[in-house]
Amino acid sequence: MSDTVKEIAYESSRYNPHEIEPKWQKKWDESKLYEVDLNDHSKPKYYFLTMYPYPSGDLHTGHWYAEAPADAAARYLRMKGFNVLFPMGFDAFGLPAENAAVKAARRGENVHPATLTYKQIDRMVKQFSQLGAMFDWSKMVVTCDPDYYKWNQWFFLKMYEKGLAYKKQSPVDWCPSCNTTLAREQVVGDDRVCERCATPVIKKDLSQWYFKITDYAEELLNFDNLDWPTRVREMQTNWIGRSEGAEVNFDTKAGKLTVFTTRPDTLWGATFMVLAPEHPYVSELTSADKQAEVATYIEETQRKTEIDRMAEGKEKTGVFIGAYAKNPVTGKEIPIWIADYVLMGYGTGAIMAVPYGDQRDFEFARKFKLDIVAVVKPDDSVDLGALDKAYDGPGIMINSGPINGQIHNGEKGKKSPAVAAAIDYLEAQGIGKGATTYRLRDWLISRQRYWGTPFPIVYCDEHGAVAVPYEDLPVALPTDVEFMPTGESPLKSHDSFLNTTCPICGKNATRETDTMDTFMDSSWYWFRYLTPHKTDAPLDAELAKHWAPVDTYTGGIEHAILHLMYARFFTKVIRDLGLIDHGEPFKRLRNQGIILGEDNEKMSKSRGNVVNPDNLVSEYGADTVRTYLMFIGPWDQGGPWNSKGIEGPTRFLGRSWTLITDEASSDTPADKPTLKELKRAVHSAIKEVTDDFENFQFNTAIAELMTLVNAMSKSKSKQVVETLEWQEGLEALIKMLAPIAPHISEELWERTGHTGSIHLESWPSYDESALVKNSISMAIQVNGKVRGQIEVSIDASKDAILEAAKTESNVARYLENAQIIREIVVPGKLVNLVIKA
RNA sequence: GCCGAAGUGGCGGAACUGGUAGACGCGCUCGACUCAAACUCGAGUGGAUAAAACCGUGCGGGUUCGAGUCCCGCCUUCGGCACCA
Repeated sequence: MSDTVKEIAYESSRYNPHEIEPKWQKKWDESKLYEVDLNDHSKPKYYFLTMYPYPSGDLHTGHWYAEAPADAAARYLRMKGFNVLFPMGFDAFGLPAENAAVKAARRGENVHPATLTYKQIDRMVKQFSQLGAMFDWSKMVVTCDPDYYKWNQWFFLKMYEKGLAYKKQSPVDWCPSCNTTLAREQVVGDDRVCERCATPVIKKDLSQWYFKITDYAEELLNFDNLDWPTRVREMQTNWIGRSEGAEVNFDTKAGKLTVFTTRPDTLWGATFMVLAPEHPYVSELTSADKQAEVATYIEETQRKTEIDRMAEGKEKTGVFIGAYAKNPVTGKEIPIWIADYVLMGYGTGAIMAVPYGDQRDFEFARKFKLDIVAVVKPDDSVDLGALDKAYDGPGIMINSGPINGQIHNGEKGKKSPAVAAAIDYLEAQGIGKGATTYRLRDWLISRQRYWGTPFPIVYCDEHGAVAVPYEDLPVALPTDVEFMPTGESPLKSHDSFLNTTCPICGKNATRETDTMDTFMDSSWYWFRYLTPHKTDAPLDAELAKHWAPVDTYTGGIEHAILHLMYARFFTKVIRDLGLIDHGEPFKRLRNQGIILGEDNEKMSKSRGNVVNPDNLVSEYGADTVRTYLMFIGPWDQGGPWNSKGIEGPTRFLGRSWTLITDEASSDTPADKPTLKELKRAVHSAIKEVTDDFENFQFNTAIAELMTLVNAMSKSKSKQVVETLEWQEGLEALIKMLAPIAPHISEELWERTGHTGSIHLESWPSYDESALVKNSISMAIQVNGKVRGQIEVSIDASKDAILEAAKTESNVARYLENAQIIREIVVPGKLVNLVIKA
């Protein structure tokens, strides 16, 4: 704060956002106000990242809801003294642009996805400028640019060399509408639909490229030192699905058959085995007389989709394959069955069935009349002979040879003494070992589409899949392609792309025509913002060391598993390639909710409930729209748009404007108590607003600023505005408004006689001593109910407070003919008198 | 079924480590300005009541001088996972 009162040239003009917003956007642009010098180490760095959008060509209210508060938070940090990097770019590969091209092809027109995408990017950059955000566009990243996707290919080759990228044939999820395979993560919901178009997926047996994310399963479960919402951590943890247990080997005539179990302690109760119908041992083990029956069952299973299986409920089906395995601890021969409730993709695709302890095995045993042996005794009151369902609770091991008498305490893995004892026994006997499995599958990255990163792989008759040499990168996506009305990738019919030579032998070879999942692009893009045009490496090690990891990352919850898990995986891979020395990309994560239409439904053209931000800006101005979006409620909750609700922030900015630009009319003297109260209000607001910004509570920050404006309006007079206290209040108010409403605050800053941008000012700090009130109001309770209020000085003694409390007229009524048995004084808050009548 | 989050006025939502429930805003009511309306400004606004007593944070208990907040048992909504061995 300056120590002289500035002359304000009052002029009675109304707040007109349409005049001031374009004016300041232009000035900021010209002065490169938001361009960040990445090599400026004079201030601590802060990397504030918000998820880059797909260039749909139209900035909608959801983008505003995501970006405006993120911008405010980044601006706040800049005023707090950080060198803040707040970049923006475009997730430019993907289906919408390609589908538009295919659609055009059906009409006989030629619309190239690249042309369309870049046009839409131009339009969105312009729309973004309306928002008044401090994006540093000099660092923009566009993922469909060969400069960018070249490095996707580079990373792919590095991973291929390390065995982290591999190709395998297996049943995969296929979206018939998007005409491509999907990663497991992109198949969602009970009805297994495509994440982007909600079409039910089908299974196809295809040879596809994968990233070995499962190698990092254990590390991905570790969220130590990450300030992430529990919800997201929970979702990823569920998805990875860690199970601790043991692998046990059973002897069969086809050789050793390994099963995974979380309950090795119940091995003595394993009375049969079940294999997945696809298990490789099935053909070998099936006896001659069972061949036909087994073949039929396998065929039925294959024909059934997952939805069919679900629709049939959980009624167990299966067939005995005419073979036996030896239970390694009891020595008994137990029958081997196949059933579709055992999945080939999990564990070893084979289970030991313990009908006593597992509900599925129990149902199977009941249906097919198989033995049930009790192995855990819960307590004396349970009749083991009269089971109607499996028992998986705690108890004492029985009928279990060497582990008889061990306690199963109901905990998972080795936390249960019985499980630990069983694993020890298996390992000592050499028949099994402790093991952990994960539900997580490897990331399928092949897509049968055009508009994505080509794989740097060629197929040679002699050498198989061969990596394209690094010096030949990028493998450019050809632009002279014809889109098939069928939706099939044009790469398949593009001769000069398809036909090439083998890098090893020089003979004719063909290129891989699939392209990479676009989640590849977003798995490392934040590094590229640091050096978007670097030609010799994907990232700059020096800059990455200084700027990464990202300090705060914001975006929608819909990426909780997909993008955020892939990005974590990729960061660990890049670390293991030796390019960086950290393994987590985003230190702090905050998710915004979804902004809904006024009818509380998702905004969609078909519902007709879309709120268009361009219209809002032309009606209210960007600052008001920003303020309202932040004021609407907690950011992570989202909620419905309310066209009446925006009136609140509209009036608030209008009142702030008049408070500062209108000459005072009242004549109240600027006496000491008034000024002290004014100062208290200002400093209290600074404290609260600061805390709220730290905690991403934009709604309450704005409420505090409204309170401050109301308080200042009340105390405003010709005399008061002449004081330093008033000026300090005005400056603090404008500064605190700056991150939220950057245009009006810049204008008010100028009009109050300041030079230079408010956005280069530092955040106000508060004085603890200014927060102290002279006197405080205390509630007087009698038996916990408020019966009166007293006003006492801040330093009043406990006795004085009690004296005042008891003589308060309404309180005194209650005290008549009553005995006070307890007196509780909470300083600054209340007095509670406990009486007995 | 397992795991997680949340239930507060007519509405969006506040409430720090248990301490005056409903900040701030919308809406509504009354008033001023205006020929009138809009804007703006001022006053009021949880319910019930003439007023006090009283009733109020999903429901039922409990702990405490005092519970939206802590404990036990439920209900509802939302999200994730699920024939995962």
